[in-house]
Amino acid sequence: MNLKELAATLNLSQTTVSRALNGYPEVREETRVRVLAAAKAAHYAPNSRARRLATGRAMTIGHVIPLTGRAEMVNPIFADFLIGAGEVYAAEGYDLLLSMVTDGDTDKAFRQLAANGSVDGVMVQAPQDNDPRIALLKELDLPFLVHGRTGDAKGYSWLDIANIRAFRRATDFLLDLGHTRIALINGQANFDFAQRRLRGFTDALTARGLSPLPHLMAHDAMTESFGYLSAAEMLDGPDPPTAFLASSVIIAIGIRRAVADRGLRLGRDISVICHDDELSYLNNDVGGPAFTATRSSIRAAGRRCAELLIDLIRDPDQPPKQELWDVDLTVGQSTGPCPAR
Amino acid sequence: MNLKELAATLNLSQTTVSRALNGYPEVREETRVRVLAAAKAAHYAPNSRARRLATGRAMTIGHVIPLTGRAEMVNPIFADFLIGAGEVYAAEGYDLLLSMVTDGDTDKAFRQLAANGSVDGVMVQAPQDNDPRIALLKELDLPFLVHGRTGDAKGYSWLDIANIRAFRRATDFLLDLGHTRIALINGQANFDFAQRRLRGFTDALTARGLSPLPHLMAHDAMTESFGYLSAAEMLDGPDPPTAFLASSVIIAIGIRRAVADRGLRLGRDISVICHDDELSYLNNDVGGPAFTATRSSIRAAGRRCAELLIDLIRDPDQPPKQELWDVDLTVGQSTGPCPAR
DNA sequence: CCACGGACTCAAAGCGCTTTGGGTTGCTGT
DNA sequence: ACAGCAACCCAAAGCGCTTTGAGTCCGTGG
Repeated sequence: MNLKELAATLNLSQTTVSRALNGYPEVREETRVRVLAAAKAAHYAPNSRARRLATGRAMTIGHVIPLTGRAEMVNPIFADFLIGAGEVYAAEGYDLLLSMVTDGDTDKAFRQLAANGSVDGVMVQAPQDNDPRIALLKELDLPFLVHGRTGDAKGYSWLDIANIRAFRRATDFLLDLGHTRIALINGQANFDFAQRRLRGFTDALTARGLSPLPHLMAHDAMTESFGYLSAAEMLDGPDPPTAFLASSVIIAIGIRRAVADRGLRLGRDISVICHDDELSYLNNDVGGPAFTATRSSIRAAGRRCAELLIDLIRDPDQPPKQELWDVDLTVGQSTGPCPAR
Repeated sequence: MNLKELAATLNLSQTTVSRALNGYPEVREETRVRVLAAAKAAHYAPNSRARRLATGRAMTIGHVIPLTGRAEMVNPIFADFLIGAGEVYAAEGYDLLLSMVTDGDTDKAFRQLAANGSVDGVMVQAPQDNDPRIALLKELDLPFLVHGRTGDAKGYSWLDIANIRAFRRATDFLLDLGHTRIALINGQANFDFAQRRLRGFTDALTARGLSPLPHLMAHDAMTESFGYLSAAEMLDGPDPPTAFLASSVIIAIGIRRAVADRGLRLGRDISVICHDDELSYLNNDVGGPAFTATRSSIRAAGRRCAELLIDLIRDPDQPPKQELWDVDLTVGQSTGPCPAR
């Protein structure tokens, strides 16, 4: 059933039927009701391919996921973000086009999306320092929104959390408990968020006349095994830490395993603070928060990013939108005073 | 730059240019080379909206994710599957349309997708018993592939793992170690995979003259906290288990936390076997597998499902394809003989 | 020398919508 | 009674591709 047939059964022109369906004013209310009823009865739905061609809008937003063999490993985070964004897209009538590309083809993928007009805008996640995607998307003149930020953070729209402040606070919290040998188990070093978190960590230490210990810092994709291995190595090495700062709950889970393996007790022998993205299947709140954590819902971020992007698509000529979210520190059971030696 | 303009600059007709670009035989090699060069120079890419309208194919595959407030919680699993499938889609030139729908609107979403022709086929994940989606998709005549299966498993295409066999083997393994009070912490009861796993568990017990203990069974969304809470309750209750069987690594992580909280040692005081989907950020193999586990890569399943679905789309009239994957049991450090009392 | 088939190429007809640029009606005010 | 104006409705022109059906040209066999 297409528009032509529907119009024929109604003895109306395609124009009128189209207008009735799309809520244009120049059609009598009575006619509109009749059209809507007929459309419903016939299970008519406008062909989206034709509609897109005619309107020139794709009504689709692209997410490009590079398959680096490492970065997609943070997929629980990527997934929660995606779900948040997807909720909003659905509500606003946008489709979500997910494109997996092997690393290095990211450029090509964006160029392709822009050239063949299959999306109206794209979401950029996890920017690295001076991420080339930003310059490229500006050049392609494709609306985009960055979750995170990089470089001078000017001239484009983004939403980010206050990573420096969050990690500074978390570090201060540990310092106040008397810890001085604090380990930082962070995300991959080239990601902007990891750099900011490192900075917050360092700032806090420096302010107390301490400096970060190189053997107590690690950077890598935020998997459980990375957390486990780094913690194990640090705990077994010389000058072991009494506290850990982790960039993700997943890392913290690995740390917890290493701690338990050694017969140590979390919150008593070893303290851990992590950043908690509030992943739905890793709820940190059951029976009181397990981990002391800086927290910020990645899903809520996804929702807000989607809103901002859609707004940008609807009115591309507005100045860049930028939003910085503050982060809570929730005290859980994984931290305690530095044990006396 | 569109086809018309490109044709004009080449002094050729649109037909010829289109044919040259799409590899049809009726164009001279010399001409084809000339066209390809010009297209490249002009950064020409055919408008996908127009192409889709003209060909009648969407070159898009749909994944519909119901937002039940619970089911999407298994999103780490969903995400790995998605990435696997997405790799194949990309390689085969298909787009991936991700549609989040609030629960109860799943029907509407599928009908919509079918009616407006925005996808050529859909992937169905995590079927429940007699899942209504299957009947609906048959009715809509939309090619689909089910990851998992349900009902009589006839008349449609699916790929599944041998859940019954896997869980029977895992249970036998624990029984052989002398465990008799074995707890099962499973996924939501209405999912087919959970039912099969329960059956494998029960079968193994029954074969040895035992029967499952109601207070040692739990069903729910497979989150860390669910694992933690159920294990905690069972361990603190009367007749505590000496071993756990968990439907997911994520659950097992929760169990491990409960075990550690009580000062017990995994593999010595308490044994745990879980099903491991080989999630990339929860690698179970670092330093020898942490958990004894039945394992099967969900990402590989995603890849294979995508292949099957694309094949089905290309030739919709073939008989249903069905594939059953066997599952390995890897022995790790989380199991040991039942401690004497 | 002519008919014929293969090798190329083209104009034009869709694909199913939206949107432009008019027409008709039927009232109103003068 | 007539211009003027809403209020409706329509035919037709795109949107940018693919594909059909129809040439044109050239070399070959009869």
